[in-house]
Amino acid sequence: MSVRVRYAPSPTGVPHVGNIRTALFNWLFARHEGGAFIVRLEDTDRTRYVEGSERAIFDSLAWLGLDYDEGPDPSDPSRDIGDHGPYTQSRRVETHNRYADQLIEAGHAYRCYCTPERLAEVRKELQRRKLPPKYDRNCRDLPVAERDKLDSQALPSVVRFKTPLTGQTAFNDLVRGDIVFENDNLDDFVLLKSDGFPVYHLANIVDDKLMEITHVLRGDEWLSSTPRHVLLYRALDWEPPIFAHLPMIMGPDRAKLSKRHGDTSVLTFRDRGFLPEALFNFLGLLGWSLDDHTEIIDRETFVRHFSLDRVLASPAVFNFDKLAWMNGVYIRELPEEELAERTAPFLEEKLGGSVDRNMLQSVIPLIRERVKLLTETVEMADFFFREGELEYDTKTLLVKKLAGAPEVAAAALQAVVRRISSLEHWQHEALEGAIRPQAEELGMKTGELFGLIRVAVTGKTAAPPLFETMAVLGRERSLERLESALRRLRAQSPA
RNA sequence: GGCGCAUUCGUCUAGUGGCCCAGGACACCGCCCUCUCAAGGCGGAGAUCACGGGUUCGAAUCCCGUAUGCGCCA
Repeated sequence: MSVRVRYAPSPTGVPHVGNIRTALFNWLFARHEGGAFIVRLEDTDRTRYVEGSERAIFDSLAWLGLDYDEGPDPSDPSRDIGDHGPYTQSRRVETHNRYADQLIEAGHAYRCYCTPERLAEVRKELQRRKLPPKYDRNCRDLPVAERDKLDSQALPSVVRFKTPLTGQTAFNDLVRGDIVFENDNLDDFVLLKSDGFPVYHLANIVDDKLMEITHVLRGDEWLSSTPRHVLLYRALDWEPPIFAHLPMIMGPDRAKLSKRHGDTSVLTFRDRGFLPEALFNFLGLLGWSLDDHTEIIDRETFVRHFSLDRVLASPAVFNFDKLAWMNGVYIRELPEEELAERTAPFLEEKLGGSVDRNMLQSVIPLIRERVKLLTETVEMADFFFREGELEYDTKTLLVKKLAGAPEVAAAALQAVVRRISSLEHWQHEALEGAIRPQAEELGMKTGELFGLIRVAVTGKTAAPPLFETMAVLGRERSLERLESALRRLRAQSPA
């Protein structure tokens, strides 16, 4: 039988990286096995619904290139792709109800008429006695007459599962091995809420079964719920799928990654200038490894080698520094045209208006090994795209020994301007050939002179290589900026 | 409170009884390269494999217990 796995997010917000890692592993497993990757929206908890979440889920998956074979159609989520739909759980409520009824008829579930007040009291009492807060099974064995009476009154009720009082529930987890739970520790959990909506446990297993899911790969936080699911499968006479609980991703404080650790949503990583291939690579190595030394792995290699038996059981802390490093690696590996294409939107957003593509193309080779994030190109290269006077503190022109000697700096700059303005070819070799000897003639260190020119031309003390920069910037704008620096220096010089 | 899972450098990890007094990567430090900043190269520091008992000729690797962390149950 061919593998069918699913990613089943709830539309309760924008997916964060921990959550999408689960999608990634499901996708990798499906692609490696030549199986199907299915997306199902688990939206039956109306109280936690966040408007726009579906869009964010589709966008996150698409950005990372996690294409799915079946699921809601992203261009119109009211439609489905695939023949096991609907893939939106709220549209399957009737089905869930049908199975709840079936469980009642088979004696595996019962209606519970306990009021929220009564439940709260029971819980309080148990907690007071330091006992686990479990439902006391008050409605489990109601006398027939009483039950009939309650049934006929159309009172608010929930449907509960009749959990076996004794015995054990065991299952095998591909990541953790055999796991055993005492049934005694489970309570009669709710299957259907009073509003008729199913609870996660019911909806999840019914949908997994009907969608013919073969492997359930999900976060470790679901491990404790798994015995309930196994019990449900058995009650319905179904074979449970194969389970694999993936290690969780934590923040630096070793708590499950969440909003508390800053904005960790996938789309924020995109907006902060991370490359999807870098995030993909990084996430793929959180809880899985190829071997003892390979760090940079492209998606084809991941697909070819991914396997569940190399998935770790212990949780992993999300290491931002390493992700940033990896992003830099991917930026450097990208073809220049591609990098320019991906960088442009960031520059355009910050600078307002469109950037000259030819200029950008020439700038890319100068900055590509200096940035780790696409957003850094703005800080690093904005001066290439700005017209008119640059903004910088005049004091920064006076590097090293020039400090306090604007007249010396002015004289040096003047000499440089004179020398290069007559240059026939405005190219970096020619510029260097003209300026480098100038330092010696002026009795300056090259670093001092170059630093002075750098600030004049770029407005920054740290920038791409000087002569290449000037070459790309062009004769006119370079000289313009040198003149501007000269004016500044003269204004500061003693009369 | 109960139950479950986890525990190798700060972090991600390799390791499935001898190749390991533990290998790689990020971060950190030093040197080289160098017009700044990077990138790159070389080198360094960093893990008594949570702890305590076993099993074994031999354990990071198997077993038991303890501790700690995390998760679930409301």
